Amino acid sequence: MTSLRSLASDLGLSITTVSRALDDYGDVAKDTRDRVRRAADAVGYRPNSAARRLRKGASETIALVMPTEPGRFYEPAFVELLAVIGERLAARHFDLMLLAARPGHEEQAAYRRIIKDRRADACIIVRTRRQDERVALLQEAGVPFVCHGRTEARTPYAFVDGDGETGFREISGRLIRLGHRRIAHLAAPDHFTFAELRARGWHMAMRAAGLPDDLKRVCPATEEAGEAAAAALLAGPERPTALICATDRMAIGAVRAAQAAGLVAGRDIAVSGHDNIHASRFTHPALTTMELDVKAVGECLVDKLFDDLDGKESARKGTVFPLRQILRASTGEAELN
Amino acid sequence: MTSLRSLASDLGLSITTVSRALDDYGDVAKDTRDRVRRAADAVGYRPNSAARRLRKGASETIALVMPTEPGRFYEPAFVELLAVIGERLAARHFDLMLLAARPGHEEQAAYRRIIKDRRADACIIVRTRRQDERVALLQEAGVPFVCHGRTEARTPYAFVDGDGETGFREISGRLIRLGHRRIAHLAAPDHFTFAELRARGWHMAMRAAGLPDDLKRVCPATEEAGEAAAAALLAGPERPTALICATDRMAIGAVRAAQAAGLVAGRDIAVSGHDNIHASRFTHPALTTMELDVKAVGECLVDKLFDDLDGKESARKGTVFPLRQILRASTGEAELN
DNA sequence: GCCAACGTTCAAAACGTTTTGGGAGACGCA
DNA sequence: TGCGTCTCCCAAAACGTTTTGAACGTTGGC
Repeated sequence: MTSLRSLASDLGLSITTVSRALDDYGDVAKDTRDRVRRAADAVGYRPNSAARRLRKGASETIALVMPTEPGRFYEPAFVELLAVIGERLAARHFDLMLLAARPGHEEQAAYRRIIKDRRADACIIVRTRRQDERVALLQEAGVPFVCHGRTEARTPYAFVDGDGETGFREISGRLIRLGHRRIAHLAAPDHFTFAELRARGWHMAMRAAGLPDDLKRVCPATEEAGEAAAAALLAGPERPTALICATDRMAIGAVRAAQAAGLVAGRDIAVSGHDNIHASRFTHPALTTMELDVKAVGECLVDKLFDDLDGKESARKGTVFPLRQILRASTGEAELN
Repeated sequence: MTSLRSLASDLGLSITTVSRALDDYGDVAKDTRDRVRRAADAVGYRPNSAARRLRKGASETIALVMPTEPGRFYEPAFVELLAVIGERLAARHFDLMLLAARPGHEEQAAYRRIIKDRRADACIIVRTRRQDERVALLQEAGVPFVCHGRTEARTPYAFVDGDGETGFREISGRLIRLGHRRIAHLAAPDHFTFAELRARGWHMAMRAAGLPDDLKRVCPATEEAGEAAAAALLAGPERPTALICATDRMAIGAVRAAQAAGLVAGRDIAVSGHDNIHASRFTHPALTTMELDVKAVGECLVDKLFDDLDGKESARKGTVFPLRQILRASTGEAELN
C-alpha cells in the first residue's frame, strides 16, 4: 500500500535516502534518519516482500517438507514444534512455508523444486533418517538446512536432537537397580537414527551390568506392532520383567499385551516409552516415559538456520538436548517373579 | 536460474512471446507455442516467483494461522489436514504459509499483517469460534477466506464443517434405542461452534424421545476436565447410564471417572466421544466415537478458496460433511441398573 | 587559494515477470 | 491500388525494492 515512493515524496526525499535510512546505513544524517523512521512508523510502512525478494534474490522463507507416510504421521509434538518454529521465524520477518510429500520420489521432487526455484532460503528436515537423501541433495546444492534428528553424513551438518542414547541408558539402569534382570527392548525400525540410538542406550546399560542383551525385538512404531512384539516376548521361554519401548505408541501396545497375558503393568512387569505423548498419561497404569523440550528444540533449529544464513561457520554442527525422565506407575517397583 | 530472457534469446524470440506462449494466449502461433513449450520443458523453466508476485500483485500463497492456546493445541488430525491442504495447494503452484499466534492480540496482529502486506492472497481459518473476530477482520478487508468450522456471521461466508448436530443426534438415538433413559452430555465450552452443535444434537434426540435434557455439564475439552465433570455426574442423585462426550479427550476422562466409580464402561455405563483420535482405540474398553473425512474436508477447503479467488460467487457458502459413526465396546449393550 | 576528503543526498539501473499498445506483413475485397 | 482485417510478434512500461556510482556543498590541510 504505502510504498517507498510515496513515503519519499511525502518527506521531500529521494527513494534511495528513505530506503537507506530505514536500513540503518551510516550514510544518512541522523536527523533525516529519525524523520524517516517516524514517518514510516506513522503509516506503518513495511517493504513489499515480493519486490524485496526479487531485488535481493532471497526469499526470506524457510521450507519444511512434512514426510507424509500414509496413516503414519502421528506426532502430537509436531504441531507444537511447527508453532515454535513459526514464531521464532516471524521474529525476523521470515515466513514458514509448509509442504507435504510422501518419502521417495515425491519428496525428492519437492526438495528439487525448492532448490531450483530458490523458493526458500533454507530448509528444515524433520524425521531424519540414517541414510537421508535429503541431506545429500541439499548439501550438494549448497542450500542451508538443519535436521531435526541425526543422519549418517560424511561432512559436518547442523542438527538438533534429543539424547536418546543417554535417556535409554538411564531408564535401563534405573530398572536394573530396581532388581530387573531380564529387560527387553522393543526397538523401532533401524533406518531411523533415533531407533538405533535408543537401542544403543539400552544395550550399553545391559552390557555394563553384565545382563543379557539379546532380548530385542524390532517392529514399526505403532501400538499394534508394539502389542504383537510384546506378546511374542511375553510368550517366550525367558519372559522379561521389563519392556523398554522405543516410543510411547509401542509402549501403549505393550501395556495391552501385558494385560492380555494376565500381567499388571507396574506390578508384574515394568513398561516404559518415549515421547510423553498425551495418551501416555491416560493408560492403565500411566506410562513412564521421557520427553524433549520442544520449545528449546524448535528455537535451536531456527537459530542454527539463521546462523548459517548469516555466514557463521559455527552453525554447521549438532546440538543434543537431554531428555527429561517422567516416572509414572508403569515402572513402579515391580514384584519380580 | 533460467530466466524468460535467456529462454527468449535461445529461441530467437522476444520475452513477450515466450511469456505469452507459456501462458496459452491465442496470440501466438501454434508452432511457436509448441517450440517454446518444448524448450521450457527441456530446461525445466519455472517463472521466478518473486518477480511474478511483484508484477501480478498476488502472492500465490495461502496463509494459515494456528491458534496456539498454550498447552491446548492437541489435534491429531490437524497435521493430516495440513498435509492435505498443502498437497492440494501445490497442485496449483500455491504455497502454504504457516503462522502461529495466541488468540487475542497476537492473533489479530498476525491477520492484520497478512492483510496489510498482502503476504497471502487468502486465509484458512481453523478452530472457528462462534463469535470470531477473524471473520469480521477478513470480511472487512475483502480478503478471501474459508473457515474450518462455523461461526455466527451476518453475511454468507465459506466454511467446511462436520455435521456434529446429526452425529450427536444419531448416537443419542442409538443409545435411546438400546434402552438408556438417563443420558448425559459432556459439552465443550460454548464459545466454540462445534460445542453448541453437538449439544444441540443430543438435545434434539432427548426431546424427541421425551427424555430429560437437563443432564448436561460444560467443561474444557481435556481429559482432566472430562474426568471431573463425569465424576460429578456419576456422584449425583440421578446417575446417568450413558455419557455422550463432545470430544474423545473428554470421553477418555469420562472412562476413567467411571472406572474410579467402580463402573465398567460398555457394561455398566455407555461412553462415547468424537474425533476418533488415535488414543480412542486404546482405551479400556475401546471408545465409540465418530470421525470426519479429513482428506475430503481439506480438499474442500482449498477448492472453495480457489473458487473464490477465481471469482466464482458460489464459493461463499458452507459445506457440511457427514460424520462416520465408529462403534466400539464403550457403548456395548449396557446392563442398565 | 587549491585540492582532497568528507558528509549527505540522489538519479538510475537492476531484479524477472506480465501487460499494454502497437507494428509488420499477408490477405481479401472493392 | 487502396483499405480494412487478421495473424503473429515485439518494444517498452510497470510492479517496489536495493544498490551502484556519482553529484554537490562544506571543511580542512597545505
